[in-house]
Amino acid sequence: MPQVVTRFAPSPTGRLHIGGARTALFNWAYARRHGGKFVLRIEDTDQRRSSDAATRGILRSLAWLGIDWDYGPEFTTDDARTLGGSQDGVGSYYQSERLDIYNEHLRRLIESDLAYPAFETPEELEAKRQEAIAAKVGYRYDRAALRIPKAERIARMDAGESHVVRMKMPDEPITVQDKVLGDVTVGPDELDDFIIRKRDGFPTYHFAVVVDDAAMGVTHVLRGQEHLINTPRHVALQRALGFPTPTYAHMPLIFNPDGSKMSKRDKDKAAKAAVKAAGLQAPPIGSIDQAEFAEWLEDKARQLDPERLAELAAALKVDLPEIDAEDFHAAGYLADTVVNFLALLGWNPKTKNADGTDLERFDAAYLAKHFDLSGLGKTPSKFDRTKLLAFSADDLANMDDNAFAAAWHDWATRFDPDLVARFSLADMKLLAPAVKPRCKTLRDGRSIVGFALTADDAVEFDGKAIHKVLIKGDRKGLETLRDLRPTVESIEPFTPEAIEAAISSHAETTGLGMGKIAQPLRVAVTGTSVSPPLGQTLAILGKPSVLARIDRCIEHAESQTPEPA
RNA sequence: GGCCCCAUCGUCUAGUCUGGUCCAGGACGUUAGGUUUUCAUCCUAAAAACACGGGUUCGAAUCCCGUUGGGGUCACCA
Repeated sequence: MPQVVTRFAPSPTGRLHIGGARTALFNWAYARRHGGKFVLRIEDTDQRRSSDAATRGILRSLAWLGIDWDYGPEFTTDDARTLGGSQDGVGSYYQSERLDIYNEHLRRLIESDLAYPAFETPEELEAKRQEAIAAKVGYRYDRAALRIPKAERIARMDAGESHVVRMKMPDEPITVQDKVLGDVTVGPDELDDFIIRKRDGFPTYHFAVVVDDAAMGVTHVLRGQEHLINTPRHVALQRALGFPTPTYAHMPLIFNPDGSKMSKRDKDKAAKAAVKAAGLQAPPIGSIDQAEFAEWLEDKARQLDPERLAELAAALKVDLPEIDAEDFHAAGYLADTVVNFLALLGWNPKTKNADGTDLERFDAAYLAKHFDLSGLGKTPSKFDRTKLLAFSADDLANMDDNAFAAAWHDWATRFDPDLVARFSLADMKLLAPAVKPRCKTLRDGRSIVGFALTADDAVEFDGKAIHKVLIKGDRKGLETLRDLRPTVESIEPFTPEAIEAAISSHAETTGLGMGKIAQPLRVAVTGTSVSPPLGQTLAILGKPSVLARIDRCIEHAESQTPEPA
């Protein structure tokens, strides 16, 4: 029994898409489950669209999710672990550095007449394609190049004439044995002689993937269902080259809630809609010029780079949908939460908890131990952000205070530096009990402690809250607040516990309910009727700040008329 | 359009292979109560699905056929 080897093979043309992250996760889990190896290979055969920056971003996203690779590009994680790098004798894990290998196999195929050079220009082919469309028939390459004698074809190719290389497809149906979908048979009429080496000398995806999977000993291929139609081509190529066919499992796709395919373009789509809704004609940010802006707005396929898109969204005050792994990181989700939720899209552990409910909360370690092909479903799933949010809130609530504070601090260091400037890790530990149960993501933490980010003399008093809590009923609330001030001033030390104790004893002596005491104080220090428990709220501000806010509020409330404006 | 894939609560799904224990279970969301100094949490309960039509069978969510619906794919992208 050969060792299990799986791989994830992203093309470095953008960031790690959430669907790609799931593919990587499942391949990783399958290898780990079976004690095999997980390979990361960079499919950079599209010279025009690939970039090193994209590669680095993808590696970073994978590492964030906790997906580590045994072989592949070398990468040092934020916590200084080194991944990949091991060459294992198979050469580079960048396809652009493996051209000699592809060419060697290509030559073999051409000489044994299983592939052949073809000399039509892209324009000629496009014209034929349009003819086919006009005649409402499916387009297939007409094998015109095969009418040129073999020796002549090869001579022209060797003489340097511009050409592509095509695979000569066998004239028989090909059956793919898929672990999820069962046997899928495609007739010979459906598969034409596809290109396996481009005019620029680079192999196409189909060829490179087959050669590399064989060279790297890949035994199992888990990929999205959009690849299903490619598989017969790959099988044909494997047969021609004398390679074994790995086990295939095609996974269901992930959709948006509206049923459309979750796509990289969705963020641009949302931003364009927001621009149009706002009726903007000119770009609201400086980094994009008028002409580019207009062009982007008009062309549905046009995309802005992630940074400027984020800038634009901020200027428009809209949230863009999270699509890339990086988006979920920035939105304040824990990697474990994303992994858990992602795994449930298309896979199910089919296991019950002790209380009879279905098991659905688990981590990457669970996957590494239990992931199996039989748990993969066939139906596409819609990405439900509400449920993800519920998972996130739950995971955050289940952390202990110190772990929460550490995660929050780490996150803010990268995504919200202002917050770190105001609160140290120690502050965050103090805030944790107040913030943790109130936020669904780490990003939510900011709004919960928002009252502490405002200067004492800049607190905005919510008119409705002021009226309801302080003015209404003969200004009783305002009196309560005045009575309370000396009590607050006398609290020592100014800790959450001491503050709670002082307030509740004040409530007892005055005979007023806690509600009548707490709300005026809350409005006075935060400006609104909503905040974490008072002890924590006041302790974080500190006594001088609290007293200053009470005084300012009393002054403000005195100037208000009994009826709301 | 050709070819291919899919079809259980609003959503993610268990159950389908090995028909009966399923007038279909869980989770998120929703609704109604309750706990709580506000908010959030938390607790309890409820509503909510086998796409449709044939067939096979004593019996079908489960097997077969068709219809409808959804999706994928038809690049010198991956």
